[in-house]
Amino acid sequence: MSRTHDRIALTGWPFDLAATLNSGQVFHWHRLEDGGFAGLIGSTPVGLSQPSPDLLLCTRGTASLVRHYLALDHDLPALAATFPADDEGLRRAVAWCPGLRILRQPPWECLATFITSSLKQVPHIRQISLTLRQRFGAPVSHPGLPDQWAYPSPAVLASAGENALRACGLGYRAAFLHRTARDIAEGRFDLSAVAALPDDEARAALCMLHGVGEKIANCALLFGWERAAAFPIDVWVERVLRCLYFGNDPAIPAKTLRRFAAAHFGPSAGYAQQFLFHHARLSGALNLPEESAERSAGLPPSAKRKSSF
DNA sequence: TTCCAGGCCCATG
DNA sequence: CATGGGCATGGA
Repeated sequence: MSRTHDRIALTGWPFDLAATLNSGQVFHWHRLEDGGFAGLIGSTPVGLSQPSPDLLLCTRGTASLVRHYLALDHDLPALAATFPADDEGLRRAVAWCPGLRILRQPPWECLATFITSSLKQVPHIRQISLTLRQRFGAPVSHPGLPDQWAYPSPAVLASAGENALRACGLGYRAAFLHRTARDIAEGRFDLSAVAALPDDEARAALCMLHGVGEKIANCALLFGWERAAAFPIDVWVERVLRCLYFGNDPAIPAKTLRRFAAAHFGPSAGYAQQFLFHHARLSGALNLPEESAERSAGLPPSAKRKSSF
């Protein structure tokens, strides 16, 4: 029996599936032995691969669902044109991996995952997310691909109890996630109302949740609510900003960085942030000035690595 | 062993 | 308003 897979032809601005799924915005995609990926979009099982730069193959799932999730409709040339023209550091970060895309994730799983992300490294976030899904999420049959579990709803996490969450390796984040899940499940916080709010009000609303500060709210807004202007500043982005625009001066207060970012990067600042974050984290550009060439030979997403801001 | 990680809460000046 | 300590866990 010959099964036909949906195919998506990629034209114009590059798209890099692996870089996008491994850029610290989503944490549940499995890399398969053949180089493809398996995961869920919401509770729908999806298999994806990119056999060549200009072709995306949906080994499971439909092209329309995948197009939307991967945000293939984002007009990257137009978007990049809104970046500050004289910003050489940003230009290099974009050139290093232009195929990065900011996904459209389901809001709850995005928000919840980032609540569990604080002061954790990406591999830890992946592990915590997987354990939460396995223990509390609905299993999704996925013939021929690894087992998957949907992200557990607020109601399920609320009734699971804080201790059960803590047992997933959450540490002090267990109380944050549990309290937020309860606030939503018991109607004290209306998650569905956030979409209608302007950016500032949406951010303020999310920050009322326990365990959600400005950084995590911005991640949720950018990755889950399609707010392209949201600009999360984590330790990496803070280093990049300090390095590129403030002469690496450690005395510059965080507030100055935040205000600079809001004024400098424009309406798609979140995209700029993602290019800067990805480049900083994986290119080795922020590593020691000397001997950085040796160590950064590890994981160039596309093939070209030049790096160094 | 020490340090750090896609931070946040809360108590002080 | 801004700053500092504390917080759980695990990997480098």
